[in-house]
Amino acid sequence: MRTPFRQPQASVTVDCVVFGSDEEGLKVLLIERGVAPFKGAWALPGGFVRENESLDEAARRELREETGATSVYLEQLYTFGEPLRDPRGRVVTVAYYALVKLSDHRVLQATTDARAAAWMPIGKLPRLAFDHRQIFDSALRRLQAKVRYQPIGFELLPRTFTLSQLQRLYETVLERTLDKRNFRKKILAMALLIETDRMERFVSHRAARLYRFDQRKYKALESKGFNFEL
Amino acid sequence: MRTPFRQPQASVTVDCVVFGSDEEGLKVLLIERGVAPFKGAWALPGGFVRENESLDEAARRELREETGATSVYLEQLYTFGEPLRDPRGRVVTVAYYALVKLSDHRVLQATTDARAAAWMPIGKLPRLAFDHRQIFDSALRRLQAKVRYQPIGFELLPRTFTLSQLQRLYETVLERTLDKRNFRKKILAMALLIETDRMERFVSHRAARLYRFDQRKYKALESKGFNFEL
DNA sequence: GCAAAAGTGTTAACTTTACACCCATGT
DNA sequence: ACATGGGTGTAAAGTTAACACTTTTGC
Repeated sequence: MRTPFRQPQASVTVDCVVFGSDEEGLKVLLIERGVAPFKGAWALPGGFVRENESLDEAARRELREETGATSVYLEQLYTFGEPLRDPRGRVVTVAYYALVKLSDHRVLQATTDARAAAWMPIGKLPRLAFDHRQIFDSALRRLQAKVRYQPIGFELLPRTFTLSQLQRLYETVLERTLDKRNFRKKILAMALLIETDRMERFVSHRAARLYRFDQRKYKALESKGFNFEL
Repeated sequence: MRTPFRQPQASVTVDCVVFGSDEEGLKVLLIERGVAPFKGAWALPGGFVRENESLDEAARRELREETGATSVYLEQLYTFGEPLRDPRGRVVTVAYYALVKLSDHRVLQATTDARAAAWMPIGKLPRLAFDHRQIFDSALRRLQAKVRYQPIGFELLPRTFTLSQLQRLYETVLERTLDKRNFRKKILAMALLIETDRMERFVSHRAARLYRFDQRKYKALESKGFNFEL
């Protein structure tokens, strides 16, 4: 980066808390570090911001490199800058969190380049490098808060999904059970789900209707002041 | 700062959006720049993060230097890092927003050290240096969102205040009118205001009762899952 | 025919909104 | 005595929460 004037300097990194969801619950993508410091420890995917790159661009690039996923929900979370958070020197990290559709199998493929990568259930994470545990905790809190008033849950589901899948996702993220009838009533009342003519298949019980989230309609309503809530 | 390894370097600054409130409405503290770039333009108070200082410490130091205020509400907002946002080189800024009690006159005194400083009504800000307009806009949106579910409005009022003052503050921040009876009912129902035995004075109408916010009680309730809301 | 999850309405409790007049004080 | 803002209650509308049985499918 250009640093043509005398002021203290630091390195700037981005770290991404990448959430995915499958039948087993919420997971986060971790990378096993191949080099010191914290060699062999698990860490959040991330890396240094390059000279001519914005922070968002850096986060998106890291995400693409680590997961192969290109169109994911990505949002800046918080910036961590304790002087001693990295033993190599002063490193300020801008943390992001991302939501990816684990159902897009592309996501997992690219993660096995050289380093080990794994989707870990958020309930039993290993010890993490640097202050990454703290970063993860912030991200989870943010996700739990945001899911209640922004329709970001859909970013974790396949393009079409059943109402029960959607409800289970909310129950997982919010860590509480929801009433089936009330949940359906409320979510359908928003009229933001498009009922497809397709049904679940290969299930050994009554097949559920598949729905799609109506992004266009949401954008339109949102700009008119509509507020998605729970 | 220590930078003992080969990676791109940047300078890191903190910039603070300092809100205050008086009879005229919401104001923000601006500083007139004495040096290039943007010499003579108005800017948010801020400065470089020092070698052994965390981001929060840097923000608090800047705030103290610019306003003299020490115990203010301070929260990290967002980090801005477009490669060209500062013509001097790569400068990543971690933005904070702060709420100060303008009624504590100490606040204004210290602002007149060498540079011009002014509390400007948020409705008619001058053109700002760098990307500070964008930073201000983010801060205002955050304040408007947060004031609805966290009792931060009290940080802008004197220690004791009337219910009408509180209501006016909310009306100013949220940019809409509120019903007097409903507002009082709701805020008193939370039982977070302590009714003092003191009344307003020197007013040419019936004197209003003064209240204090019960910070202790709020902390206690909050940790039990209580949610302050509007 | 049984196990498993899908789908469907009603009622009571609670919350929110709308609304108007008398009271205390200073000039 | 008047102007100014302080202080107070109720009812209707809307929202949330609690709750149980029938349907469809695969095995």
